[in-house]
Amino acid sequence: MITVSTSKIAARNYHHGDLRTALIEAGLAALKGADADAVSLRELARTVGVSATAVYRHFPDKKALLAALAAAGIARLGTAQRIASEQAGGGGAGFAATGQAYVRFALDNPALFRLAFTHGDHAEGSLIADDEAWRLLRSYAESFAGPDARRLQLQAWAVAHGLAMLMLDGLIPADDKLIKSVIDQQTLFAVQPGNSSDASP
Amino acid sequence: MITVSTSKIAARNYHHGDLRTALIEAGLAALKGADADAVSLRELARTVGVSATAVYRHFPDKKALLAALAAAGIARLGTAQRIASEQAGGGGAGFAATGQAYVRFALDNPALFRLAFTHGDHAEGSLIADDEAWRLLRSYAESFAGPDARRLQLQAWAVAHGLAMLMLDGLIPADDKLIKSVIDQQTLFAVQPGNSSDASP
DNA sequence: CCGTAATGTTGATGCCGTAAACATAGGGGT
DNA sequence: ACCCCTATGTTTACGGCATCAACATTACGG
Repeated sequence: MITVSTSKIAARNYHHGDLRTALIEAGLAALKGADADAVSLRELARTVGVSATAVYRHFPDKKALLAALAAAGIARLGTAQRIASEQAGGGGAGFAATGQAYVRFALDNPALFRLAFTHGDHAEGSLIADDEAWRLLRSYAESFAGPDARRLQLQAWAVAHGLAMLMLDGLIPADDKLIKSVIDQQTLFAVQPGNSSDASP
Repeated sequence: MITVSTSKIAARNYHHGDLRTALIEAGLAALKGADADAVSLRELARTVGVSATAVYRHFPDKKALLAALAAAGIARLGTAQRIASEQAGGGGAGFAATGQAYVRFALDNPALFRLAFTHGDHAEGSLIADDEAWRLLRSYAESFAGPDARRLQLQAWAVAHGLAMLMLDGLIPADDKLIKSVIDQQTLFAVQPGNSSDASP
């Protein structure tokens, strides 16, 4: 039963050791079973074994804690996408695979996914723009449709994000076959605005 | 300044006249300036001029009130889409127009749009499936890509929904040109799975 | 014309986020 | 080696919230 993970062990008395990390971990755990707004600071403090207001030594307010959780979510999503891309071997298959991984991540981590995106603060960049997944998306888009890269990029993101949201909200059945069917390089990204001669040779 | 809209006028004393409707209207008004979870029953009751617990004579709990607001939102969205479709004259242009109207509605009514979809209860059908917009989407999809209608339908919905969400969350600039570029029949729905010979004749 | 059901009110409970004042302890400067 | 400073936690308190229970008022159907 090792509780503290930093240098000094125990310190079970007054000071916790690494409350900040513990709170984030507790938060991520809580998000597995409840929506973000159903997670309360007091509850988190309780599970960590600390008084309610101790949280404020590490986060100015609840929003800040949630932002930290959101950042962790974005990072995890990026990792999942990179792995999917590598397993698919890059190229068109890799492109589709990252999209599918995006949706699967959302279905596997509903509350975290929602929080990561709904949390609003990010003004086109803070969390996402320098993110792993974003770089992946952009490079794929550029390698396929040179001049129309930005459009393709946005379309791809929108399809994946929309499908994820609609499945999370129960408006489209969360079926893996459906994910593959909707996010499919063959049928989705035909890219025929006039420059590229044909679709798939 | 007509306040009561049912049969009996006034009745300003004990009974309100049509509290249910008044609460929904107040709710919709509140959603213009705040997110759904920032709207409190007590606040609504206050603006309507009634005690906090009076709400419970018309809605079993807060969730139920929010569900009513969500339903109103879905209805408004459907109307906006039908109008857009008619103005565009149907066909491929109409299809794209409904998608664009979807995104614009989201941007014009952020909290309402979010509430309408995030509110979860709808199990593939309750709110949406028999909705105006849904029928429109399906008929368009069928008229374009016969056998692949369902896929096209889901893709179209996902692109529009995803774009709306990403713009609402500030991850993509809420630019009308971008909407038109991303939701565009020419570039998006190439529909080339083998059966339909060419795109637009 | 009256009683019953629909509608609204008051009061209370237990959550929540957060502010203020106080307690403890760990580590750096002398 | 000591001592004070600061980082970290605690207790207490406030106002707001959703919701329950008991009570008040009114509309309307027999």
